Amino acid sequence: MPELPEVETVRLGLMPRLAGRRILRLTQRRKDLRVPLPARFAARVEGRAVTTIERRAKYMLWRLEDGHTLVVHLGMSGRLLLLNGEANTQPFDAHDHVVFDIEDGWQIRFNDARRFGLMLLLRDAEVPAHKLFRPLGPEPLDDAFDGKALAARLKGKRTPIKCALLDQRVLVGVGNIYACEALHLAGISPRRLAHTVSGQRADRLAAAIKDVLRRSIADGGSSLRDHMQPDGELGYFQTRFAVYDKEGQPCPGCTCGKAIRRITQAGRSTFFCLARQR
DNA sequence: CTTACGGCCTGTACGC
DNA sequence: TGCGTACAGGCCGTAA
Repeated sequence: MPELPEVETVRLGLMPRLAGRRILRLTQRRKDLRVPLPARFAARVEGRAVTTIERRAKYMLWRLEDGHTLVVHLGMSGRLLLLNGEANTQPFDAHDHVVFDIEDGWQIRFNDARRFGLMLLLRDAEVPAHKLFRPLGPEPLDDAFDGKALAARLKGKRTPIKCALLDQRVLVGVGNIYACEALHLAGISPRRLAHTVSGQRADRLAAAIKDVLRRSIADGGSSLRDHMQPDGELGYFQTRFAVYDKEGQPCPGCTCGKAIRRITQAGRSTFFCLARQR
């Protein structure tokens, strides 16, 4: 489920409850996670304070005071529920796999029906060189990421631009939704070969990627408090998408009057406007 | 080297 | 109502 903006929103929602506080107890409620938890996971985490939470790509990095990093990835269906201890009469869900009891009575539940998410415990210094992190491309919201940087990453790539945007070695954080949205905003066909996106086209696309991600983070931030109140769920908010999941609806901001089309690329749905995107 | 595809899991929506 | 099918916002390993 979560792409960069959702992960960022979860990170921002967790920070006030977690930064500077200790994880008192960690409970694994389900043993057969697709990616098993590290050995002695609970013992290595319990009693440690979280100094801060950072983000790299779609990974959260919970920095612990003892020089270790708890890496959290939400996969497709992962979510973190933030509950107050006193209001915590909520029964556990079958997919509440890992439970963190935090100092001050807060509880975080890692719920992940499809179990595509994962948790790792690494020494801080090991993170960049880890096999999951080493291949990752640039952060799209960094100042250094611009049209030139994007074009350089796309050079020589024979895949459709849509598929290239999903490749975390090209750039990180963009998933199926924001790939569709950014291409629509930039007026670029998802079928165009990646290496032909250069010059001004690459400038437009890089700007569009930043724009859709930033707007979505802003939406998430503004709805954070609403989502924490009722059920503690973090990071799920309504953003209005221009094309994603809008098959058959008229293309917004375009006078073509044509309906949004849906095609399949590399097994994933792509939504776009034939008239606007070339 | 690059690109294409199957597989991992479960839940939900929809057509018959 | 029940059943089958398609699909879901991610990513890895392997094959070609």
